[in-house]
Amino acid sequence: MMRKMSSYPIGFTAHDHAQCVKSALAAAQAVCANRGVQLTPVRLRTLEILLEEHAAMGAYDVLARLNAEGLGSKPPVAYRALGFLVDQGFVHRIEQLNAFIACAHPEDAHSPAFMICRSCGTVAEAKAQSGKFAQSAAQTGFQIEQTVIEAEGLCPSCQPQVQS
Amino acid sequence: MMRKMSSYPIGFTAHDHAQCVKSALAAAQAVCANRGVQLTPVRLRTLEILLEEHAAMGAYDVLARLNAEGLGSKPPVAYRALGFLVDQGFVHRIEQLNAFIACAHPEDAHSPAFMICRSCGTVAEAKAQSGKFAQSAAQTGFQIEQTVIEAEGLCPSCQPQVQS
DNA sequence: CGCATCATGTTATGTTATAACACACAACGT
DNA sequence: ACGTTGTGTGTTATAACATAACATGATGCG
Ligand SMILES: [Zn+2]
Ligand SMILES: [Zn+2]
Ligand SMILES: [Zn+2]
Ligand SMILES: [Zn+2]
Repeated sequence: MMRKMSSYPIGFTAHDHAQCVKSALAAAQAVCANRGVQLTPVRLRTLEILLEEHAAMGAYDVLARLNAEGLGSKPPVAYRALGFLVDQGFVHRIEQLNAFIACAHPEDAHSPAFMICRSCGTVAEAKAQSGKFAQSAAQTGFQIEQTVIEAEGLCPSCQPQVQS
Repeated sequence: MMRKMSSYPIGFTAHDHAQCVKSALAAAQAVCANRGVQLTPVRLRTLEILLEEHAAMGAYDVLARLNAEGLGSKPPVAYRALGFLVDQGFVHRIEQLNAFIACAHPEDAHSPAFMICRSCGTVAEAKAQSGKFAQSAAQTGFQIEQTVIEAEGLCPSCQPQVQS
């Protein structure tokens, strides 16, 4: 995971970062309380790291941060925390990058879709709308449980500028 | 990749397998000639293996087969051949499985969409139709170059039967 | 021939992910 | 208090996936 994993935009637009981290954490706390699952220190801190970074991070990148803070140094620690957060829907896994990113729309359940800039590494999350694919799957009798939708390309700021 | 990677259906329906392998190989030969690229023995055999298997295979599974036939024993051999075939569009990579599968629609260029049965491991390929996601991406100014669409779920034969 | 291009062979290593077992601790019924 | 169960953590070890880098051979061309 030697990418420049340190961007900021949610989507491709700026925003109040401190606020967005804080509210996402609060939301997660509430949801966990509701569901009767534990948002333990490692899990909480893992989520916080992903929210602060606001970019796709490899499991071992997360682990390095946890380790620096004395919260665990072995792969299973990171993978367990990430697995929990993914199960709860606070974090999504990005298959193309073997990486994880905090959910940008934690307010409601959804299946995510991502746009991944191959130049700057920025990842934007959209909610996936059910489309033709779901219909054709239903037609063939396939029962969809989970979908992965990831587009790779160039974000607005990384596209070659046209001459005026 | 310790799945039971030895299925048959293209999509979820039976078909004349020998014929489908033969025609796909012929098509690939023709395309390569057209493009002035070489379908070398390793590449050809790799494609043939994937076509025969007609299922998602890990790179090391393919490598094992190549090795058994004296066509190469080291990972780069398999990854290069697979890389070539993916570049040419004869094979697709399935991100969720870290696996490869021969294209089921080699006649024309397309971006694929997959349905992956979590019970039997069968993978069906559909052509991805451009949908709402592409539109919303265009709206935000993101320039899509490649898309990954993979659905996980239960294929028709693996769904629990309803009582009559 | 000298040189560039493409493909292959090989070594070594890097990166991602999980199995399996040991331990701590809280909740619960007896 | 005691054993039991469930859940989370700590740790070892290893599995599974992937590529960098360099050497060798074959082909085509000026
Ligand atoms: Zn989300
Ligand atoms: Zn960009
Ligand atoms: Zn295809
Ligand atoms: Zn099935």
